Amino acid sequence: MSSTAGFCVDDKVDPALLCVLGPTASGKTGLSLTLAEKFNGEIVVMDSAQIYQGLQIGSAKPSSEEAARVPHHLLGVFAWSDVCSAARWAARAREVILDIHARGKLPILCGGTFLYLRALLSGLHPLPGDDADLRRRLEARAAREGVAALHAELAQKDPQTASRIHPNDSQRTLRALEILAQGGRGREDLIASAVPESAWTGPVLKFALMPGDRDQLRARIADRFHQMLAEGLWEEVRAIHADPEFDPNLPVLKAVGYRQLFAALDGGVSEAEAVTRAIIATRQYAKRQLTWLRGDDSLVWLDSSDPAHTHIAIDRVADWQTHHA
RNA sequence: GGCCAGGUAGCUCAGUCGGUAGAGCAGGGGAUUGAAAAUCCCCGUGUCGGCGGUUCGAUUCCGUCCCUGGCCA
Repeated sequence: MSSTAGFCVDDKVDPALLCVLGPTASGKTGLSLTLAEKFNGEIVVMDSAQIYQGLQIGSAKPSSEEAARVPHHLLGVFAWSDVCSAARWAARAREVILDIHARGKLPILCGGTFLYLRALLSGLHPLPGDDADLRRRLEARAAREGVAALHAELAQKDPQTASRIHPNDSQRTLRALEILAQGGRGREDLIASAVPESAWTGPVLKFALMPGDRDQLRARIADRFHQMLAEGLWEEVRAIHADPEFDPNLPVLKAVGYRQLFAALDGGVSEAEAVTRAIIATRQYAKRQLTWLRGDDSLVWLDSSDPAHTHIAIDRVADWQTHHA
């Protein structure tokens, strides 16, 4: 998708960007490392859990050995309470990518948070940012009065936006009210009256990994989770749960796997049951990721269950580099 | 071997005073603009255990057989 923002005065073209995408447990880390070593690249983490501190095992961060093979950026850079966002990540990623390029290296984006990708590549409309105080107050109201009451209020003040948000969708209802409270203009109104900022203008090659079919993905998800348990996931989860900074409402701490295991520590669910639920939640997450990917017709799909996929990817990158150079 | 309780959707179950059935979970599809590993929307035909009987009509009543669990021998 090229920039069609017609009034772009800045004719400076962004650098070439390689992306390694795919659902969870599809083999992104391995391929990104190989490509980085082969093409003198550096990796930019595009994963909404891996960008936070800790969560080493359960978020499947690259190990310290893997991270030592190739420079990684935005890995574990946010404190749990320092909540990141698509906009924040995209701004940081853009800086990092420009810097990698300036040093003569190839930037390689790796991860499965596709909202972040969209924010970086398509840009975001200028909207009021998040406001922690405001959000806290709205959440308190939602807990007291119910989401329906807040949606009804939104329908009163900003019917255009309310019509696009389902009354059960607490998160988007609150966000719409948050936007409205900061300047009085509605979300849809603001979006309609401006163009997205900072859409990516350089060449992009996107690989999407998928290990064979859905059954194989499911098997890999279960295997990997048991591998994580063998590596000490329970110890990690207990340590996080016991951390003075622990707060189950922090976005990162709702991450798939962790949330389900915390439930066992809080009681009411056996450890075995928590593990089962964690694996199920991971499958469901992978399904949502695949929905994002299916909507992108610019992907180069690779079957990561085929040992040849690495070579196919390498050839493809080499080809891409000669064409856009 | 006897008695009791069950055998209904992939799983756990509800239900039909006789007119061929529906929830939760799982699974599938979709949305996704400063929380996104989040949040939300849509999707339910399955020999109602087998075979007989009664009946216009049986998954529902009756008989019998099979299977599972419990109790008694």
